[in-house]
Parts: sequence; C-alpha cells; structure tokens
Amino acid sequence: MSDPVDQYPNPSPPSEGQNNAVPTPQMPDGPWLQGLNVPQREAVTSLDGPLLVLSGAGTGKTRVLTARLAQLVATRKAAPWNILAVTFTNKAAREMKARILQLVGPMAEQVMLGTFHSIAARMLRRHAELVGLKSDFTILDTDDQIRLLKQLLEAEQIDPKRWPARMLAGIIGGFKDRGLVPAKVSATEASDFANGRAAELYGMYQARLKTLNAVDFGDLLLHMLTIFREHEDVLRDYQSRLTYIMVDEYQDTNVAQYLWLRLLAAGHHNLCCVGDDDQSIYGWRGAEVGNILRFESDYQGAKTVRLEENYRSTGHILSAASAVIAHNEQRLGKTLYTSDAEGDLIKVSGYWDGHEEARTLSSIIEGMMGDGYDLNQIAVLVRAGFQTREIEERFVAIGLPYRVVGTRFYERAEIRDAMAYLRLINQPADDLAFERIINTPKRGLGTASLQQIYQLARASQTPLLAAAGTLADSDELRLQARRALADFCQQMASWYQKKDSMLPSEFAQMVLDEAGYTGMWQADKSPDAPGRLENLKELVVAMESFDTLGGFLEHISLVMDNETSSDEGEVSLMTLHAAKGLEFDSVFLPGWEEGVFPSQRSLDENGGAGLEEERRLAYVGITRARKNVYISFTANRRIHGLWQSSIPSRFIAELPAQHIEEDMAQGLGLGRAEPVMLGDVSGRVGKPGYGPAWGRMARNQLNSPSAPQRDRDGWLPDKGRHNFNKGMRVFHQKFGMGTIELVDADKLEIAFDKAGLKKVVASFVTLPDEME
DNA sequence: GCGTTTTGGATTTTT
DNA sequence: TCCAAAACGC
Repeated sequence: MSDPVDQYPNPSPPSEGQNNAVPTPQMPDGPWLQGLNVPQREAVTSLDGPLLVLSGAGTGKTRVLTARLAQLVATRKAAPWNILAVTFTNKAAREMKARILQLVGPMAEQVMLGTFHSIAARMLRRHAELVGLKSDFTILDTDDQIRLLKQLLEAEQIDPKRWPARMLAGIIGGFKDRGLVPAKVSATEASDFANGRAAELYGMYQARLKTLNAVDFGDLLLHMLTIFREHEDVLRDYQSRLTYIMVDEYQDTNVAQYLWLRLLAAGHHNLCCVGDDDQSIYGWRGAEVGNILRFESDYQGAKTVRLEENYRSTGHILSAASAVIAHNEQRLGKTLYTSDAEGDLIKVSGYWDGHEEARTLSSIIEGMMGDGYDLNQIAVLVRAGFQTREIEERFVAIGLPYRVVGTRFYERAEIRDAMAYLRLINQPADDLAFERIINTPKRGLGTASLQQIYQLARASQTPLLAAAGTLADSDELRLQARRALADFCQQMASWYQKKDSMLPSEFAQMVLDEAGYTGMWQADKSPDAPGRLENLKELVVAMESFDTLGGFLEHISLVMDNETSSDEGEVSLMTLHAAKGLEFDSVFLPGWEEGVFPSQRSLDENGGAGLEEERRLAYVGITRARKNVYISFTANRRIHGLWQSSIPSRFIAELPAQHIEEDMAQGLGLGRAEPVMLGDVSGRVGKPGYGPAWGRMARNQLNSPSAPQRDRDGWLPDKGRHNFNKGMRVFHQKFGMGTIELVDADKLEIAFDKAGLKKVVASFVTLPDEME
C-alpha cells in the first residue's frame, strides 16, 4: 500500500533531455534471458506482431512477461513509454513493476503499467470533457452505486422488493462489461427487469452520474471506448505512443476490455496476451473465455506459444489436475509436465459432516505444525465464503493461527465513512459522500431534514452540501437541526481551508477526531469497536506515503487492498477465487460435494458452461499446491440451517486412481459397514453412524473412471422425485425415525420421535425398510 | 429520529 | 442458521 504503482507518467513522451535516460542498447542476450526454457525464450524474443502466450499454472508467466518487457527496451524496439502493460489486479501490477525495476532499472518508471481500470482512469481524466465530465470526476464504489440506484428506483416508483437495486446494478454492470452504452442496449438484451425498463433505467443512471460528475468502475473502460470511437485523433495519439502492448491474465478480459485493447492495437498489432484458458473463473463477472479462444482468428498471423513446463507442483498433483481439466471441452489444450518428482499422492477423505471435516483437517495441520511446517505455506481453499465459518470455529477452538484472506479493508463501514469525509472535503459536490456521513456520527438530522436538503438542492441545482449551508442560514428547519447543520457546514469549510496545508495523514486524523467520528467508536461498547478503531488507525498510516489528499483518494478508489501479512505463521483461509495466482506447499480443499462444489447455482444458471467453469476452479485449486493436496467431502452438511445429505463431487471421480490415496482413516471408511446409531444425535462419541448406501455411493464415485451417473438408490437430491406423503413413517440418518407432517416439494417437515419437528430435504430420508 | 423487532435471503467479486 | 436490511413502535 505504500507504493502508488498507479502513478505512471502521462502518455506523452517525456520532454527532451529525458531522452538521455535511454541507455546504450544492451547486449542481445540480457540477463533476463538466462535460464529460460525454449518456449519461454521464444515468447520473450518474439517482439513484433500478435502473440498469444498460453501459460499453464506455474509455468513462469510473470517471468516471461517481465523478461519480454526488458527485451523490448534492450533491443530498442520501444522506449519504456511506448510500452503498455496491463494487469487485472494492483498486486500483479505491483509485482511486475518491482521485477521490471530490477531488470531495466529506473527506466521502468516510464512504462505505462497498471490495471485496466487505473490506466483507463488516467486516460479518462485527460479527456473527461469529451464525455461530459470534468477531469476531477469521482469514482464511485459499489455501495454508492447501489444507493444511487435505490434513489432512482424509488423515484420511478419501482417496487424495491421485486426489483432490487442490487440486481439492477448487476444488469447495468453486465451492459458495461459488454461495452454497451444505453443507446446500444437492444430490446432483447434489455432483460425483463421492471418489465423491460432496464435499458431506460440504465440511461437515467448514466445521466445521474454525469450530473454528479461521477463514474463507476465499468464507466472507466466504457467512456474510453466512447472517446476512442468518437474522437479518432485521441485514439491515433495513443496508438502512436503505445506501440507495444502486453496483457496479463487475458482469459479474464471482458468485452469492453477486449475492444479497448483491440482499438489500441489496431494500427501496429504488437499485442502480446498472456493467459490460461483453463484458469478462467470469472465468467460470471463478464470475463469472456472466448477472447482467448478466439485470439488466433482475431489477429491475423498471430503466433501462439505454449508454456507447459510446470515449475511448481510435484508429478501426482500436476497429473491429477490435468486429468480433471481434461474433462472440459471448451479449451485450447495444453499438456503440463514437470521434471520434479512424483511426490505424494493426493489425499482424498470422506467425513460424516462438516464438523468432523473441520476437526480432522485442523488436527492434520496441528500435526504438520508439530513437524515444523511453516503455517504460511498451508492454505484451506473453499468454494464459497460461508464455508470458512465452520473451519474458523475449529481453528479458534484449538488456537490455530489463521487468517481469512479476502475480507476487504475498504468494504468496512468505518473505512468507507472515513473516506466519505475526506471525499466530501476534497470534492464538496460529492453528494454520495455527503449522504453517507451527514448523520454519522448522529447529529440529529433525520429523514425530514434530509428531505428538505434534497428539495433545495434539486430546486437550486446545487450540491447537497451547498444546499445544506443555505438551509442552515434560513429558518426552514427546527432549531436543533439547523444548529447541527450549521456546525457541520462550518466544520467542512474549515477543513476545506486546511486540506492542502497539512500532511494527508495528519489531516485525516484531525478530521476524524473533530468530526466526532473517532469518539463515536470509542464510545461504542460493541465487541468489534476496538477493531474498527484499529482499522481507522491503519487507514491513517496508509496515508503517510501520500503528499496530497487528492493523490491519496485517487489511489484508494482504485487500489483498495491492504495486505497485512504477519511474520508469525498463519494458515490462509480463502475462497478458490481469491487463491488464483497464489501458491502454497500444502493445500486443503474441503467441501467437494455435489451442489457445493460444483455449485448447484452455477449448474442451474449456466448449465454445461457453468460446470466447466467450476471444473476450472477445481483445477485452479489443485494447482495452487506445490507438494500436498488434501481433498475432502462429507455425507451430511447443514446449509442455511437445513441438514442435507450430500454425495461426493463428480470432480473426485475425475481424479485418476493412480494419483490419489483414499485417506479414510480419520473419517468414514468407504464400504466399511458400521452400526447405525439411531437417533443418537448429540453427545456422540467416536465414529458416528452412517448408512451403507452412502459408503457404496462414495466408493462408486472414487473408483469410476468417468463421470459417474448416480441415479439409483433414491439418494440423489433431485427435486421432487420422491414418493413421500404425509403421515408416512420414515428414517433419517441423523434424527432417526419420524412421521411426515408436511410435504412441500422436496422439503419435508417431519416429527421425529427423538429429535422433534424438523424440516429436511426428501433425499435425506428413506423408508425404514430400505435400510439394510 | 432512533432503537428494536421482524423478515427474507443466502456463490464466486481482480477494479 | 445466521446476517443484514426493512418495518415498527416509542
């Protein structure tokens, strides 16, 4: 967070004199070429024309990217400021920058390197007026966006229950991902939101953004597309300045990003895209795998280089991952190999329930810790965030140090509030910031007073803060509210005066104190209040590396991550998505059950394509590991408070037998029949009871070489396919015998003899005589 | 205007 | 089950 990587120079070539900075050409064989394998070297030295580098997991992608950049500079194909290097994350940009700095020295500063969004933002600030914005436009975050849309929906009298703002935000985001301005949204694409009003609402939202002098994330790219299309001179300018383009994680580009790149590269076609179609896991966010699949036909004469030698994982891990991903049809195909040893087999285990899974997983980690393993080299990767809770609880119980990766710093309310204060001071017309903090901490200004402010602002066409000032001087409001408002405005004015004469960090501290915001949390007795104060402190510290408030705000609106890594070892706990690009010695992959992973929703909503994306997620998960992989599944899982029986993920069946080890010792032995303990739910000691059908199922899963078909047994959770009726006597593995009280599609309400009235899914109960 | 109760809903989220 | 946002009552 200390290094504002996104502050690259303007796209214009540096003024004369700086040309001295260009060093004498390096020898053709720079140090960056040392130790590259054949395809890597080919990718690095193929400088002209379109180039697609298909780089599998762990094949040295970043190394190739940075070496190629160094090569461009060294051969004088391009001056640093002629090179555009685009990444998706700030972290990737930061890393690349650091490595280039090492390779080519301070000239690296001149490379236009950053995320799609930060580069587009930079460009947009230069040409803002071409789309009706001022160059000091505000970049809204998701929260502001939703609030804005809520207001819009309310004004349009659209039922917020039926048509939530969040949904509209998603639809509009989708349009923007596809590069569609409101006028281009066709009737078919308009979706049925609020009876087909999506396109219309999109237009209204854009108009509202313009009056606020604000953009959302999607707009950064979208506005640049508009500018490039409507102002050829601007596009030409960039085309002639940025003569070599490199893109990281190309498989994740959406249509807007694709078009943006295509326009920029249109003249010279010196476009090098690096990516891995097998690691495309952001389809739901608008990423188009098609972009990478189509590269060769999109760019005539494109060269493709495959990086297939993996330097990360051992043989079994790599083979197993490759076998899983081979089940996908939509892929370009790569054959990863390693010269590393076969290593350990992947361990696959089944457990009775999530509790047992968490318990066992934790004790394995404890054991590793005892053997001197570095906890930082261990990760637990789950499909969805809610899965971390059960595991976290166990970690807490046994005192295992861990950290959950992915809870975003900037999403915390206190950070957003603090930011809103700073935003409003920096930009008094920032109405959304005003709304956020006008009554935080409580100033006794409720909806009634706010209504007045809105009215006046609308009538006089002024920002809310200005309207508030006017209102404070009038006698429209009750004395109390008027006084509060006057105080607030006065404070704002005084802060505005001071904002440029103080260090941003000191300034922020002062504002938060004077506003009573720090005090608000100090007075708060809730258990998380100290943590929030801690976060605020962190924010202030983060500001220390900035000279101006404006600089900080620009940076933070785009770079909102904070990576606090501790020196003490901690197990990392995160989603599979968050793990992309990371690597660990040992990786635990719990929850491999149908419905959870692959996610039922993904399957329902996107069918075969959804399944393939889930499978890529599995591939990403396995390939994070260098040495050990532990995959597990459970027979029963409680989801949203309902117990559901589950069957092992089909991905488990796709793991070839020769690369796995059925490590059932800790949990349920497959096929080992044990007595079923009827109705004994709580206080269970030792191994729980389980039905033999489950064991049979799991074994089938494990042994079948191809995708399993589970159709018999009635164990499958296919909805509605049951013959249960009210009044029937049934058996449930966890709750024992009971009588059906109510049938609602696949859900049954059952009065259990011992466990009482419960709602369960039909697939989880059987007729008593089905038991063996 | 604010604290409390009720209700509904619940993947993944680089920017 | 558990969380956050809407609705409710003082």
